[in-house]
Amino acid sequence: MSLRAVLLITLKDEPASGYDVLQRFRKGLAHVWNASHQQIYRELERMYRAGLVEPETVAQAGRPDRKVYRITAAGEAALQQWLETPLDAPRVRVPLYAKFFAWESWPAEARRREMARLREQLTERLEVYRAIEQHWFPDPWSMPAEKRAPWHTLRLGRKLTRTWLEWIDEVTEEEDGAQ
Amino acid sequence: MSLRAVLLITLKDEPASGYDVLQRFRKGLAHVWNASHQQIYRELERMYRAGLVEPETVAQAGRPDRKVYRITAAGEAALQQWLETPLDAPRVRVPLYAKFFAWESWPAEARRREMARLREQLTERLEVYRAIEQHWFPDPWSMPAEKRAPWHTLRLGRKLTRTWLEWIDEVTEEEDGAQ
DNA sequence: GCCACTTATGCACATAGTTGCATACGAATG
DNA sequence: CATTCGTATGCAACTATGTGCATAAGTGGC
Repeated sequence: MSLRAVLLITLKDEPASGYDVLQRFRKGLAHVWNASHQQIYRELERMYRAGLVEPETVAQAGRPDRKVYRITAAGEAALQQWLETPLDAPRVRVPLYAKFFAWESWPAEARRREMARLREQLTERLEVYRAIEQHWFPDPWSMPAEKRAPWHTLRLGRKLTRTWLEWIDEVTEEEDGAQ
Repeated sequence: MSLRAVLLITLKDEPASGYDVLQRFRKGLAHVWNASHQQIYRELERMYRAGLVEPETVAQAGRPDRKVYRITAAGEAALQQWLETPLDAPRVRVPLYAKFFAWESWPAEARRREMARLREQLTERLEVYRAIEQHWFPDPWSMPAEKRAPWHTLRLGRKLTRTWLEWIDEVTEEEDGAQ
């Protein structure tokens, strides 16, 4: 249901094709959701069959036609329903933790590679967040509360990523120091 | 593959039945992984068919028989392979963030309920972590590095949960203050 | 004596997500 | 002129996870 809800929210904001949604996931919603193009097209088709969205085919010169989806009244109702239902706390599933439980079988070299790579990926992620923030929320406190709201998600994303990075450095120092 | 790897790790440590694994997930691995009993039994059966584990049926008086699984050489090899392959950074998918993008349609009362509930669940989670820590790692620094390793995962779990709680309080104060 | 809980296993169906493949055209790169 | 990239859509097969139901016996509370 969550992908469906995310699609409803972005289509409510502005009608879009599957391809547009994919771009939004990459550019402004990277810290919220992501899905492959296959998954998006499939879900939009299902939502159409469920009456939640309406497609309009837009012909283009020299390009494939675009199918632009617009949210319906039924779609708005479903979204409202979803917003009002509290979410369950997400189940914890961190494969990396498992490796720490197999410490003795986990070669030190593999561990260092893994931690270094994770460090890089998280640093990159911070960069992406920073770019989104600069583009969409250059001055959040001058925005009205309802426009500012999405910015809070960036703040948490950043905080969590920094917490991970702190931990990586602590673990790396400790275990390297112990050798 | 991750559930499979987690099962291999716990079975390597000590042979166990599906039910035992379920108990381990609840008691000492709550911050690492969790899965329903259905999923665990199914996966163990598949791993048996793949030659990664070997079952031994243990009869019990007045109770259903237990199927105790033991890791095989092929299982150990598969685990080694998994440990040496770096994991991809997990894809970001936070349904709660989506609600912040639908701020205007998200009733203030529903929002307050949601945040309060999340706060409770996270506080409870900290409690679980504390219990695990007290039971398994009462004095981590007196343990040898390879015994201490799993404790790092608890540390990160705690740090991340605290980061969430901080953010909930910040957002709540700000938006309540703005009213 | 009934009800809920714990121990112990599992099947069947449904939803969610990944991976591989396919099509078609324009524009830029070499 | 061949290759790669971007725009734009999708099917098919597979893996992973969730939900509902089923069975069977002992244990403890009211």
